[in-house]
Amino acid sequence: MNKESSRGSGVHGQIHACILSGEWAPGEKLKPAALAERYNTSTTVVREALTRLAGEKFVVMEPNRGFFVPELSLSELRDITEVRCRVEAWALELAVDRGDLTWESALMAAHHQLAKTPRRNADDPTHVTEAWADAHREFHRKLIEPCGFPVLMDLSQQLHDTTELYRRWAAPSTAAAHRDVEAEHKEILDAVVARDAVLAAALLRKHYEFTMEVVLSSGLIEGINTPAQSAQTA
Amino acid sequence: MNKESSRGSGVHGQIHACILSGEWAPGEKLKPAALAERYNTSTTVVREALTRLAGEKFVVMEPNRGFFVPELSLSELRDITEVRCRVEAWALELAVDRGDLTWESALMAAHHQLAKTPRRNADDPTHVTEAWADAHREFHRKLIEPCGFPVLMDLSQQLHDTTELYRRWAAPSTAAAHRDVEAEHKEILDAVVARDAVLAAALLRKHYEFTMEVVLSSGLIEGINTPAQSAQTA
DNA sequence: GTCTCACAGATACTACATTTTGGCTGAATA
DNA sequence: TATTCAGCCAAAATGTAGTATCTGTGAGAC
Repeated sequence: MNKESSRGSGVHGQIHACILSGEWAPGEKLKPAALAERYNTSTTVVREALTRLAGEKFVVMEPNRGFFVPELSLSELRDITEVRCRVEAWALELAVDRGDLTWESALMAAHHQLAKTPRRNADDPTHVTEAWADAHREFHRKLIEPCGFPVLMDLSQQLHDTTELYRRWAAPSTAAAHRDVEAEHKEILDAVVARDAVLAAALLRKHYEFTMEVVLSSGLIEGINTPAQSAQTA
Repeated sequence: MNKESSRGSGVHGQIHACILSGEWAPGEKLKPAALAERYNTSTTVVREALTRLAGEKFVVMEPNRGFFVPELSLSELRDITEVRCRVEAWALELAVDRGDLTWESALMAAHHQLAKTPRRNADDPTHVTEAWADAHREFHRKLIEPCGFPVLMDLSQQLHDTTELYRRWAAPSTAAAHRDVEAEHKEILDAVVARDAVLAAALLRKHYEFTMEVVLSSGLIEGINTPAQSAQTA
């Protein structure tokens, strides 16, 4: 939608999107030469984009070794989910307290957009569509928007992106089949419109924890991260 | 202490340290050419370091305009302080619950180090010493270390660094004169050793809010940020 | 079987070319 | 005469190409 102002920024955004969409597997090496050719640019602008992503903790940089898609780990997913629940519960309380009617309307619009966007594609039923992921991101962003803390919003977005990686790489599981995500979003929306912050926060937690359970039960993470390599980043 | 593994990483660390130590004023332009000469390297390396710092939200990047030391703003300081209080209160509860005797001992050591490090220098009484700032950082890091959430630790460090900028640029005020920072640290330490998480969190909040008050009452921020420029970053 | 060393491939860095920005000049207009 | 605006120019940011340095691997010697 919005044209990037410089080539470097453009590449940064594209690599970000490609990692989210599962273009490369966790742990995979991001080769500047290959990316430069792909985006019709030189290795330096790719390096710059990767370096910035490394600062955002969205790719891993190992000096003199290169850049890598982050590894997935059970414990990190648990940590992030818990932090998300806590942080967004607070943000949601503030939002419910401070948000006006305009926000309420915009939130309902965002929910409608999400509800009416096809979640899965016939071509690739194992992954959700780009459009749904975008709408999902936007709904959750809108949910806490009037909290009034830009810092909280940034953090929330960052955690959303990180967990998105896990969602992408979780294989469809039995738990996922028995889930009604749309109903969960609807419940949260209703609680917010009813201005019941406590209920909304509880439902949001349930929503996030359910997502985590689905990812964990898919068993894919163990397949990617061998249990042997428990090396800690000191 | 630890030698950086590549030139780029080294420059990254040095620029970070220089901004923290108040080398350049908030809003000031960071010129790659000047920095390249200073660190005996080329502009590309500097650009990469600045790009990474931009990803870490520690410098501001404006496409086609360059890099800048972040502006200081009252509202941001208030936001960050509130988020710090909330986040670290939680982390501290976890730490008090999970931390063992080894941690308790290490924390006491970190406090002793902090208490015995000269806070101000005779040469420059308006600013605290590098050594004290480092010890201060380490004490607060150690305080919440056993919380078990690397994500929380990272966030805490990032918020610490951002507020450090404000502390650096706050002129000495009457409020600062009447303050006994060492006593505040000692109280927090005592509460932690007594395993009183609620009291410790309350004292930590008081500690952070006092710092904010001192910065606000110094009046320097208004001097740097003219009230006229209330442009929002959309 | 282990160690050493050299070679291939990739990363980090430098120097240079291109593009953009922002201010300056000066003429046209009110 | 003051103001505005188009066009030009220097400075700075972005992007390219090529060199230097590092890492990991594999062959060969002990």
